Amino acid sequence: MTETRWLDAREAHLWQSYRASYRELLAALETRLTSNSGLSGADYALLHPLSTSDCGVLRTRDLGKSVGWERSRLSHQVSRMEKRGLVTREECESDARGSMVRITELGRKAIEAAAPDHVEAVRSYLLDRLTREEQDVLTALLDRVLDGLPARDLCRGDGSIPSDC
Amino acid sequence: MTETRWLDAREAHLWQSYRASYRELLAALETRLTSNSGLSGADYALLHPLSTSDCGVLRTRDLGKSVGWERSRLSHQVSRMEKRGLVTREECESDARGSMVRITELGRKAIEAAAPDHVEAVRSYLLDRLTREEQDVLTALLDRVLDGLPARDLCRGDGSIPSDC
DNA sequence: CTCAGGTCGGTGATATGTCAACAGCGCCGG
DNA sequence: CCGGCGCTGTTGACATATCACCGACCTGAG
Repeated sequence: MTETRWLDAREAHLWQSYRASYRELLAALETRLTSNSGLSGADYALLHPLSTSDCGVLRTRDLGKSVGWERSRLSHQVSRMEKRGLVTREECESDARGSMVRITELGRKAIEAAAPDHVEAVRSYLLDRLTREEQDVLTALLDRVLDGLPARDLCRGDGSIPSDC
Repeated sequence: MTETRWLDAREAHLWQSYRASYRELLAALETRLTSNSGLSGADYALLHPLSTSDCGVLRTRDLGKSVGWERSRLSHQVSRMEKRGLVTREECESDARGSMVRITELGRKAIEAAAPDHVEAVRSYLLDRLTREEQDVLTALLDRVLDGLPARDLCRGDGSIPSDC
């Protein structure tokens, strides 16, 4: 047991900025998305991979992987969206344990209406604030942090389906 | 109205990494903190500024500024912590509208027990993954993003009280 | 075959966050 | 002095997230 090495001002600043920038960015995006389209960030997060998949259908497990959520959270969210007519559930033919989630016409219209402004918001709040080189640096640093984290129960996104925008 | 400029693979990667790294980092820290000390991240976030303030007391408004939370969330969280004996509420002498939050002995012991490992976790998951120069680059980039975001209702932390560690 | 152990998805209870509304108080112009 | 307006904090209803658990199913060893 050695003495604890507390964070100095420089280190605390990084930690503080990391959390504040994420919190504020997400809050700004969520506010804008909801007021423009009536979709929550969670709605959008699920509708996006669905809308870009082959027939607008994904197995629940794969949908979960693409957004990095726990299964129960995903199930609850799908139930709420089902109630609002954005998606429907179907049985999985190849594996009777599984279930499929299909985007409805209403859901497709909703995300197609919401997407342009949402992408524009991500650009103006994040991408446009950085040069191309800075974007690449930031990506590399964040990926390095991500790689060092312990894996959780759920499956981390495998990158096969970009999970937003 | 021009054509929407969708995100290309490089841009989507940044956006994806930004959210995934934050989500996974916070999840890892929260799990470790809770299993080691029984404190949630929210508990810790409030106990820290309290424990480092003059007499273990802060006005609710200032506590809110230091963590960047909305007033109602703060009030609910304080109520829960009060119920568990981590803090107490007091009246504010200088302004009868206000209220003060004071850390109890139990609360102080709890955060003092939790802090060393939590700081170590932040180091091993975030700081130690980057060189000193990379840390400074990351801080600068995140701060630039933060500065470009629209201000919200609540007060953004003014930096006078580092909000964690 | 058959059973053990893992996977998959869903459920209800609980914890937490958000929203709208309110009450009490300070500040300041008239 | 007082009346409007903004600030402060709380509350209850609601939305969302998490947790423990279950039931159904798949898979493979024996």
